Amino acid sequence: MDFGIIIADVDSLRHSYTSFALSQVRLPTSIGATDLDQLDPLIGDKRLYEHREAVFHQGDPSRALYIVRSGSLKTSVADPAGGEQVLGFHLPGEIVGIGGLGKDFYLGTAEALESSNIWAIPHARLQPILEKFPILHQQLQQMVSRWADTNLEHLIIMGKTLAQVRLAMFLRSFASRCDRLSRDPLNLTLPMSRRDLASYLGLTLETVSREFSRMQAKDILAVRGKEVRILRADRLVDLCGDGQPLLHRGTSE
Amino acid sequence: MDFGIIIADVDSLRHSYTSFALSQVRLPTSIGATDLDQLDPLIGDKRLYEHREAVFHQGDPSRALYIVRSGSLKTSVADPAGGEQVLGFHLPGEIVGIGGLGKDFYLGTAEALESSNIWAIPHARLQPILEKFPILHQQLQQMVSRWADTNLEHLIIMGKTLAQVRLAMFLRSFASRCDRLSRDPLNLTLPMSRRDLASYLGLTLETVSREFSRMQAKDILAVRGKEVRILRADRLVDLCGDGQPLLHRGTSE
DNA sequence: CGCTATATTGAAGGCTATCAAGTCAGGTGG
DNA sequence: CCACCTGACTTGATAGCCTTCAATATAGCG
Repeated sequence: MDFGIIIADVDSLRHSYTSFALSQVRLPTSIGATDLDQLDPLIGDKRLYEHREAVFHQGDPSRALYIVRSGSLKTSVADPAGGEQVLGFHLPGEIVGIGGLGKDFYLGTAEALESSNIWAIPHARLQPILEKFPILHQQLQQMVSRWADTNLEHLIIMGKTLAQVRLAMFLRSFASRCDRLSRDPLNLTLPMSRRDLASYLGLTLETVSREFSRMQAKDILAVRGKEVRILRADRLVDLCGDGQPLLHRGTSE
Repeated sequence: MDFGIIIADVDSLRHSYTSFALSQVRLPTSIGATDLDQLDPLIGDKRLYEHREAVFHQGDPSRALYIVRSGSLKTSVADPAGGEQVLGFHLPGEIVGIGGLGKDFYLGTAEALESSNIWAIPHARLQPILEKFPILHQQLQQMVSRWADTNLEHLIIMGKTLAQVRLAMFLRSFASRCDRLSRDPLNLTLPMSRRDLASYLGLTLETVSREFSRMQAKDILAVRGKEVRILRADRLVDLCGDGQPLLHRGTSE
């Protein structure tokens, strides 16, 4: 363990949020493509993780952050009784392991949902590079900030009592993240199992499956396994019950 | 907005966690009494907030952290539809406003649950002081880290399907925090309303009330309004369903 | 081609939300 | 000081939703 988060003057940090609160809960803890080039000297290992292979385990010494380059990950925590709580799903460009930043050990496990290229940023390498390139402070700043946003959104979803609302909010969020990746936000390929999604939403897998079917019966979705097409984005958004749109284009930045 | 979080080498940061994960999810984003003395030059305003008075509002420019010196706060986020999600309750020694650190605006609202003395740490003042006293980096480090722990625990509570389990986990957590404050962990005075607690737990206030009554009927608790006595800590812990004890004394540090 | 894991669908029961009534405590004004 | 009022809490009844258990279907894979 070789570093810690400190506070420093970065006046240039007035970053991009022009709106506030929920409207800026844009999920992915992600960095842009151009930023990735700058990060190149930071990269440690680059390697392919297979389906179900762990990038790090709960309790491992926390030595690096990880960037998803392709594929997807899930993060989760386990309790001694054998229960598992899924904390999030992570798409290309997003960063995992931030929760281990201020700690000696990872609080949870990160595991590949499919064949995924993952780059490691060892903590030891991060620190000297940040001193050379202060602009990266802002990147890290935003990483932490967006990670907090992600967790906040998860909490808000879990606070909803109806299963339908929770699933709708998840799909809206996932579509928004796909849009950021320049994927079609209306033709989703969910990388996670129903079980993982159910855990994330605080429901049982049967309920998740049923809610998919109900939304399909209402012609809001077309569901075939992990392929989900959003037919009526307007009604999906209505189900969420807050005033948030599916896509955030032009709302800030 | 005058500062941001950056990463720097603080090798001495190997701090105290010897166990991992859930066993170290010790809630309060808090600092010790001795640390408070060191923070003295950081303090901006010190003043008394009355019941229901907001320390900061969702959307306000984020200019300071706040330390609870006496009394208690709740933090929450509101959505445009009028819904409110309570994010946490904050006891003396704990710090709120961390979520605004990397942002220009507060993501949520912090409001006093009773007459509370609150100290402000303006961001502008934090930065130069941190440069002078590197030891404080560690404090801030731990603040962010514990704030993350708190959110994680909240998520785990929300992931439970039975109302009884959620309430039991909350009470266990609250008792543990009281113990840290050298309060009797078995004689709790809950500062929040049933409505706020229900929102925090993702339930309705009626359900919370009923679960209190059920636990009282089972002689696990003695409940009289906001005064809650834990009669059978063993059975309360059993209800939680994970292997975590009520108190964490001696598990680390 | 079967095996296994995953997903869907069904039926039943339990749990929670909702609506409603009643209780209680605190605060205000008479 | 008391009556009233208001908000918070408790308790009850009902309906609806979700979980659970179970069976079936489907897909991936050797």
